[in-house]
Amino acid sequence: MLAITELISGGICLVRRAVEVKAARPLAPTMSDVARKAGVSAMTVSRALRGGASIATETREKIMNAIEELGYVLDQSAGSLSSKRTGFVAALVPSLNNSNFADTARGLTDALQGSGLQLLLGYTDYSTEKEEELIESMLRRRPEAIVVTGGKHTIRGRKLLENACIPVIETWDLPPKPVRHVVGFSNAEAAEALVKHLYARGYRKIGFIGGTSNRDTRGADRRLGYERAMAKLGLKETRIISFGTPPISMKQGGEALARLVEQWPDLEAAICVSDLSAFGALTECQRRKWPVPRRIAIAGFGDFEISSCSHPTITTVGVNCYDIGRQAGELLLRAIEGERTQKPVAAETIVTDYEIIAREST
Amino acid sequence: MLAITELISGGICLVRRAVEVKAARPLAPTMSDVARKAGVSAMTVSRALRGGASIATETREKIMNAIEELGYVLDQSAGSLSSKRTGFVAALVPSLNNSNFADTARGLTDALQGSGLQLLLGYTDYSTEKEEELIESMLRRRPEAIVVTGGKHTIRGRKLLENACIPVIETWDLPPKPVRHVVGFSNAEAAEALVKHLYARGYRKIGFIGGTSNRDTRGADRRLGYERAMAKLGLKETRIISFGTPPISMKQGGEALARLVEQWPDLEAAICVSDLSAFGALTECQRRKWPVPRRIAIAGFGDFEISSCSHPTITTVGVNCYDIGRQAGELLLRAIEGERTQKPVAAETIVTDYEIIAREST
DNA sequence: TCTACATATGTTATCGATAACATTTTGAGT
DNA sequence: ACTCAAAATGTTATCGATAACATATGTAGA
Repeated sequence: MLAITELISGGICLVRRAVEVKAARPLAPTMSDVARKAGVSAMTVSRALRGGASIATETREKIMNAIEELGYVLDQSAGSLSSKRTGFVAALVPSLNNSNFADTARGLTDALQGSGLQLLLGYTDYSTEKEEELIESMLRRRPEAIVVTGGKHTIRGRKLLENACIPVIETWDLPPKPVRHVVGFSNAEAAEALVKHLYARGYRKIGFIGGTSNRDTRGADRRLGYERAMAKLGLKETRIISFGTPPISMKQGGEALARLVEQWPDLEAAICVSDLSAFGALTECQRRKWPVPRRIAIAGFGDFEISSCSHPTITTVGVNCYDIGRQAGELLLRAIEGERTQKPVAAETIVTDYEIIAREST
Repeated sequence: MLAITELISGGICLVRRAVEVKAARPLAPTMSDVARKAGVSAMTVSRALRGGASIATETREKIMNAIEELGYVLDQSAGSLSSKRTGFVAALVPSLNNSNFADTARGLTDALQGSGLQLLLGYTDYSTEKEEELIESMLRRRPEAIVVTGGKHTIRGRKLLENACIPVIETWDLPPKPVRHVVGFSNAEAAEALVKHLYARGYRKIGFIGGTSNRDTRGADRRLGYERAMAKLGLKETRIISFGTPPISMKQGGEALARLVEQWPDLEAAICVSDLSAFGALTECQRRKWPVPRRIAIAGFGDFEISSCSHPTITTVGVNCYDIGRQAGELLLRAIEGERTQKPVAAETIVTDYEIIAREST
């Protein structure tokens, strides 16, 4: 039967039907199937599905019914091949399970609302090697723009970003030599501000708790800011404990505090690379029955919910995470529009706000 | 120049080059460009890139050099159109910023390692409507399998899942009427076990804190389990506070506790729908200088890091989040293989473990 | 030396949609 | 009734890769 059908008609559609009978599961219906059922051409179906073209109400209804009956779902990869619009942008963040980056992702998603663009998230696990892999596999799917976190990439990763003929936005940092667009702030400067805050409150013997490597570039920048501020304020002795692979956890924050006070028993205040480790440090104090901030003051970074909810509440640096995403999203839309109209927008750097949020722990 | 080129050769490639000169940015190179540069056919390039075929070492090198020089990146959407393998699976979770689901995503990613499949994450924000949208936009990109959280979907969402000719896995729950495969556990049963634990420790006046709606089905199941256990234990009076849109935050947990003790001042223990709200409840007690568990015992759900780090530590239900993802991933690989070999695997339900983790707060 | 089979490569058709262009129908204005 | 633009639909070529088949070369065994 199959062979005969092929010989007589040579028709693709008939062969398709014949195969369908044999297959264990039916093949997913295509646009032509819908078109045939509705008695129109495939092009009309395409137009009906995407809107923007004029279609007779009656025709549209026939098409929608056919789609409903067949359970048809558009195949976008086929569509984007011919239209050269994949309808998505890629965003790489270090970790999903981090409310800061989750907020940035939310900002991005919101900015993309209604633009017909979807967000495709990848997480790099704070590794530039993994980032490189992700950049490549994202580019293979031809995103219309790509957002990355930070300005540190592998050499090949950077080259891939530069060669990709799409807008590139680096976020959460102010890279000295950005690939193109930037939406971020200086983590070092923010950490400096935090040190100054502690100084203003009278603390002098200030320590810093962070991870062991520079994998988390923002964490490394914050330490740098701490060191710079200490030097500027004439506080010669820095007290730094590096412990755990970034991003360090609550528990590691506690352990790090233990080491910090062991090494420098005169410690008056501890700045932690993030609120999570700050909370760990706080509970370590509580276990020792050390009053915070009377015995030791503690500050974090990122304004996670825990810092405003813990007892005592924790002083921290509030970052406009959502806004970083939002602004990146809006910039990206402008840039994509620029590409499409052959009028590329100039490289832009948007600096976002941060603020010291003084709470009970200092 | 452009016109002449077109007239003389009619060659697509030459025209392409001509366009390239005019365009503001060069078009991304294609496989044919690579092939031409390497002096081979496009098919050979394709084979060299995917491995598995025999290619002369010399040829492969020429090709790799050409790729390097042109900065070529494979266009997967074109490839998957002809190969009918998109190389990704979709996973929908309620929220990314939740270590439980992040762990599940990690388990999935790990299981997919080396299979050539990528994970595409979407978050539904605990809304079945948003889930429906996501299911559709995922299916448009033709994933090879889809993993969803929970067994509650919109009618259309469910239909989309059923019609999609790909393996479907529901996780984190044991739906009474699953679409197909399931990897999860009974949230109600786990909550029951937690009530029994409190009962065994002598608590009788036990309350429950959760969100106001059933959006978070797992949260609703937990409340159900609480009610069932109370009834089974002969504890007539249930004490339930519903507050805030799920998932409820730390702060809302604190507020809910305040309401709970206001309404039932004799309260002895509070079970919270998640560890985050449990922590909020704990700090509310601390603000009131109520000793936990002496004045009130507190228990959570999910074994988030905060519960083992807070002071006191919080009793909770440990869920094998990572394992849910891992098992779902492995099941999904088997199922995909089954589809490909025309031997569909039978619908499977894998029940994962949970355990009561008794800590200082009870 | 010749067959037979593996290795290495090329050719053509195709995946499922959309762009670009062509055609037909409709309807308003004169 | 007639013109002309807008509305509605169809036709064909194409996007960039890969499957399937075809072909050429090399090489081991009879």
